[in-house]
Amino acid sequence: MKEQIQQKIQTVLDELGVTDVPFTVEHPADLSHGDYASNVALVASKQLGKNPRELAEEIVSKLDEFETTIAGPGFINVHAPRSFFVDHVAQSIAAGTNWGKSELLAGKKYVVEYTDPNPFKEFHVGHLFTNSVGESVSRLIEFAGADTKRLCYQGDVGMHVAHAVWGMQQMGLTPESNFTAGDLGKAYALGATAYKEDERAQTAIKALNKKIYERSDEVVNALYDKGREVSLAYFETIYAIVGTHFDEYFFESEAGPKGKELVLGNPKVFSDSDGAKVFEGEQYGLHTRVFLNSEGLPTYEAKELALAQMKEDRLGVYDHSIISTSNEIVAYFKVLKKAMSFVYPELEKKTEHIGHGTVRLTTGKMSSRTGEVIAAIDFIEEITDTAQERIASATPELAQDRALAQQIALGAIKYATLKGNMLQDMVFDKEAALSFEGASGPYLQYTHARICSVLAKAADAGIVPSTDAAPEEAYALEKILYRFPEVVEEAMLHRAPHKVAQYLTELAGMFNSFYAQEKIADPSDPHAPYKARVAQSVAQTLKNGLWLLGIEAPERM
RNA sequence: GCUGCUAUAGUUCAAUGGAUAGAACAAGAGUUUCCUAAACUCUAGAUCUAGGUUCGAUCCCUAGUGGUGGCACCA
Repeated sequence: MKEQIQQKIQTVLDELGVTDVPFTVEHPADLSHGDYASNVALVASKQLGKNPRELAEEIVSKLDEFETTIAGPGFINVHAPRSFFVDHVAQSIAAGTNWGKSELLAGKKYVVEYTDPNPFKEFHVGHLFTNSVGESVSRLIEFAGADTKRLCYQGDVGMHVAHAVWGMQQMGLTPESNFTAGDLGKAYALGATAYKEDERAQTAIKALNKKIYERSDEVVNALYDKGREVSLAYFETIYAIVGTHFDEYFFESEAGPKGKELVLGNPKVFSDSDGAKVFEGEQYGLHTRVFLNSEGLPTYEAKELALAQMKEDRLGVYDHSIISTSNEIVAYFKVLKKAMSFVYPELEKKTEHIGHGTVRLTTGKMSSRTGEVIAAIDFIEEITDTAQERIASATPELAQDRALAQQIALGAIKYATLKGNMLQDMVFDKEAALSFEGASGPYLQYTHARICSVLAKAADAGIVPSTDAAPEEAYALEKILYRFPEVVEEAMLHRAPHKVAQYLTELAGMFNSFYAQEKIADPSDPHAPYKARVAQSVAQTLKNGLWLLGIEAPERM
């Protein structure tokens, strides 16, 4: 319909003899203004020397196949015919789980790297945030038809690991002691603090870092290997809970040697400075970064440089690579991309870095160095407890369903992290996450469950959902329902999951108003089959949309 | 000091340069003999400052202010 309007307007403009008019056809903000609106009269009025409203009249007189009105300063509003909405309701049901899918990226291979927790450090709520964003972006891309590979890159060597291993030694941990991921977090905090405050510890930790990298000390190796194993197993339990499945894992320990090789193999790109190998970014308006330190060890920069090639070696040639991280790293990534453009330009062109905001607590920024972090697992458990209490009071027969409580808890957490533009920092307000009311994940889940329930009632009453016998006037709900595929496309193109979250919230709100006004499961109502059909369509839209956010859509709650 | 991002209601967030700046929470007032009240209805409440571009600016440009991140051997 949008294309038809655009074409017709273009034809009219051609007749009027005006060219290069950058007019738009889009949905007006207010539903009462119609379904599509164009600013063509406003944009073209100057060129034609006419009053915008008069010009709008002239254009409208030639758009006779559409129902139009002129409003405001000269907007042309187009009202879609009744059949348009009925058709879309039918389409959404026919498409089912494919409703909203597109072929925009069909045949393309995308690799998406995200989460990237560091072994030996705590997996905290910040990782939960970055995981939610990466997972949702992955799903948006997958929904657009791309062959999508999820990757996780983990820092299993480097100074942070040396901090932790040193701390493990101080705590008397051995490969045989039954330590947990929580102990490792403490060990890291211990080492990191000592490194800052104690010169002798600093020297020891630096030496340890080299030993770990070179694997030259068997006692250290055994302790390190055990710690790494405990840490990675712990991460897996979290991925299982949040619903992420990675296709490939990459480690800094493998990227290190390859990175060093790349740096040494490109002497024109990297220069010597105080015994280190650096990339001088100043000539490109950036800054200098160290790729190999003065001890010849590769830094994160060199490792990340190698990683691009490693991804292709292991997963085959890809069309596009997305790396989603916190925006603390954007300046550094610009330097890296510039260096990449000399080392392997073709890979650089298809690499995209997405920086999102950082999580802060209401008390300030988290720091794993001081141990002031909220472990993701503790946080999920706490919200799950609250969700379970809520279920017990609302739906007592489901009170023992811990899995359901966890789905709701994760819905609350993920919605809270994805509801806004991800460029902004996010204040993690536990109170808000604990509240399942208003615009929230559970609100969307509740609306879905409510529809499932009413549809079951309708079925019992012998109502067979159908798009026949639609009432003459479209429900307000229908005027928003058909836009789902557009929203999904928009969200994918802009890497903006929040557009889906915002849309679903609006849709759920409209459904709940509809539900309050209209009885759906009423066998005496001739429109009941159509209402049930619309409700089904809303449920499908919520389900598909929630999937894009990584949120489950339970049928009862 | 240089630089990136950012600034919308008391709070957390929306708004491809468009129409009366939308929600939610919190505040106040209502709704359950009726399909799940995790819901619905109503009231009150906001674009950091100063210029500029434009028919039209929360959005683009310039300067300032606040917040936050980066700026060599951490990641």
